[in-house]
Amino acid sequence: MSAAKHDVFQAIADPTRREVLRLLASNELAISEITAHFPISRTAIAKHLHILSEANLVSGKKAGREKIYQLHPEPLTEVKQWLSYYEQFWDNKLSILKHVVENDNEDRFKGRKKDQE
Amino acid sequence: MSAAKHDVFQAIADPTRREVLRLLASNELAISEITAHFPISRTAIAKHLHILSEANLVSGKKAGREKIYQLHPEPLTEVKQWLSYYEQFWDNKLSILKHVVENDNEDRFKGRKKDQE
DNA sequence: TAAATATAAAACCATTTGGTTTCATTTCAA
DNA sequence: TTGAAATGAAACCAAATGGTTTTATATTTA
Repeated sequence: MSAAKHDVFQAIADPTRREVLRLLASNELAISEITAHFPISRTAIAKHLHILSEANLVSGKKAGREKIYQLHPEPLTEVKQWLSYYEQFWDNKLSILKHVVENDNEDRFKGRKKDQE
Repeated sequence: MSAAKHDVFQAIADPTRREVLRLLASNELAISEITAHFPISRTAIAKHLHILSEANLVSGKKAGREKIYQLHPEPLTEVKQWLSYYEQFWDNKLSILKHVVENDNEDRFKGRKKDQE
């Protein structure tokens, strides 16, 4: 499974691809149906779908002459996890505590110390 | 201010840039100090910092002959918000409830004509 | 069966990306 | 004060990106 050529961070970097994901969140759709929502060619959309598919964010099944694409949001958890590290910085209320408890309070208080051994 | 040329999704798409952010999460660092952690040139790192800076994820202040870069994680909230839409799909336990409460229960039930459960 | 629909695949293209090397400038330190 | 350190800036490069157009193939449908 899991084609690794395109990772999820790269897949969601493009705004068109993010819109495609949003469309598929409501409904599975054929390539042409997706294309109808954008000002670019069907071929371009097909390429975006291919990239999303390599990141395992969508999959396509053939149905007659159509190819129906479906959302698979699971790989987004990787982004969520990555992001969770930074939550300590913006939710100062409880996340600092959480961070301190989970890790060590050390790196919250050391300034810039020149060398990072 | 806020240069909009590079958005945050694009900024975090590159793994080197994600590592740079992680380094800066512990400490502010000069360009050379950052470079020491990577196999690529100082110039390449400087370009990555420029892109991160355009996304307002870092800022640099001159200190003598050094330029010290600092993390500004706030723009990551945009990613978090984008992602929150998809939480309804993976955490079915409480996120559906959360989604319903925060937004309206409307969009839970509107679109999905065909599939999905 | 013939025309229309839906997609696939390939060739092509301009721009962006992620690097490099080289040279200039500023600042620190011996 | 002279050299090393840190950065900036520019020129260059190969590969990837995000598009296009063209051609071919399979599937409906009139």
